Amino acid sequence: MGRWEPNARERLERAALDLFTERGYDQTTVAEIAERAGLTKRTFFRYFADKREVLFGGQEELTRLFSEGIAGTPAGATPFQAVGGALDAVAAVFTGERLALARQRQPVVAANSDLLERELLKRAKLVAGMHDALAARGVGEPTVTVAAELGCLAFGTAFHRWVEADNRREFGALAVEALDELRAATADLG
Amino acid sequence: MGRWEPNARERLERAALDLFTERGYDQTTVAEIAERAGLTKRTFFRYFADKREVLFGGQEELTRLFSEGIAGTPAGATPFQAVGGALDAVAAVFTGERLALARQRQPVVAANSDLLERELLKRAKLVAGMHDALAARGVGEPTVTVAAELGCLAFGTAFHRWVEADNRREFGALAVEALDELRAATADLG
DNA sequence: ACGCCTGATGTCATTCGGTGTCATCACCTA
DNA sequence: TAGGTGATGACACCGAATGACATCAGGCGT
Repeated sequence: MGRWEPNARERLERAALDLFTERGYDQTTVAEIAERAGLTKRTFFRYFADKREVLFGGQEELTRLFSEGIAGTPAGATPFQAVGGALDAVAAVFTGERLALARQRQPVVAANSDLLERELLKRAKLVAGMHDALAARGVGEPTVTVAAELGCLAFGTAFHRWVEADNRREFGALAVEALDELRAATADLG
Repeated sequence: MGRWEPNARERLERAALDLFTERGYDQTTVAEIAERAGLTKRTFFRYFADKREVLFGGQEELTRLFSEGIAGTPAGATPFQAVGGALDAVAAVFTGERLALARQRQPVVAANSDLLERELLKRAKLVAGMHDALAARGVGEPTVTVAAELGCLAFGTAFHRWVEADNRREFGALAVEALDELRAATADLG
C-alpha cells in the first residue's frame, strides 16, 4: 500500500500537474490526483489548502528570496539597484531543471481563470514583500510602491521570456534586461 | 410571492452585501442571500457566475470608461496625460451615493482572501484594457505596460483615500493628485 | 375573452471542493 | 514487547455550482 512511501507532497504535485496537462484543470478531480499519487482525497487537503495550491509550491521561498535580496544590497543603492540585486539573487533558483516544470505549468495556469486569480494573489504578496523590504531601507512612499510594482513587472517579463519555447538565455540576464527596459520606459511617460 | 417583482439583480446584490456585513462572507450561504431577496439559490446563479461575483457589478463599465477615456484624449497627449484624462472620465461615476456602498463593500472584500483574489483579477482586466487603449494610441512597449500599471496604481490609491472614513474630497481631485505623486516618484528610482 | 408563446423562476438531482471526526497503521522508543 | 506518536484512511457532512425539467406571469394575436 502507498502508506508510508515518502515524498507524498511531491507525488501529489507531480500527479496533479500531469493530470492537469492531460485533461485540463476543471476535468480533474482531487480524488483522481490523490489516487494517482497513491493517496486519498483527505490526505491531499492535509498538504494543500485547496485544489489550486498544488500548483503554487515554493512561492514563499520566492518571496523570501526577493525580500532578502533587497535587504542584502549595499546601503547606498538606489531602489532600482536594490530590486536588481534581488532579481540576481532570485535568478539562482531558476535553473535548467526548473525550466521544464515551468514550461509544463504555465499553459495550465494560463488556461484557467481560477488559477490566474491565485497567481495574481501570489504576485500581490510578492509585491507586498518587496514593498516592505524596500521600506526597511528607508525608501519612502510612493517611491517604494512604484519600485516594488516595477520590480514585479520586470520579474514577470523575464519569467515569461525565460519560459518561451525557443529561448536559451539565462533568467538572470533576462531579468536585468527587463528591469533596464522598464527604467528607460519611465522617461517616456510624459 | 417574489416572482415577477422587478430588480432581482439589485435585490440580490443588496441582500448579499448586507448579509456579508452582518455575518461575514464565509458564514453566509447563497441560499440565504436568495431567500432574503425573495428568490432561490438557482436564480442567484442565473444572475451571477459565482458567489463572489455578486460584489463586483459594474466592473465592465469601469473598464469601458477607462478605455474610452484614454481613447478620447487629444492625439498629442503623453501616456500620463491620457491616463489622467481617463481618471477624469472615470471620476464621473464615483459620486456621493456610491460612496456609502463602497464604504460598506470595502471591509467585506478586505476580510476575505477569495474576494481579494477576485478583486485582483478585475484589476488585471482593467490594466489590460488600459494597456490596449494606450497601445491603440501608438504607445509602444514597454511604455504602455508601465503607463497602464501606474494608472491602475493611481486609481487604487485614489479610491482608497476616497473611501477613507473622514475624507470629503472628490474622487477626481484625489486621482489627479495620486497620479502626480507617482510621476514624481519615477524620478527617485535610480 | 381565449389561447399561445416566451422569458424568468422554481424544483429536483447530482457532482465536486472542502472539512470535521474518528479509526487505523507504521515506526520509534523505553 | 507495549505504548506513544504522527501520518493516513474511512466516513459523514456542508455548501458551491450546474444540468434538466416543470411552472408561472405577462405580452400578443385572434
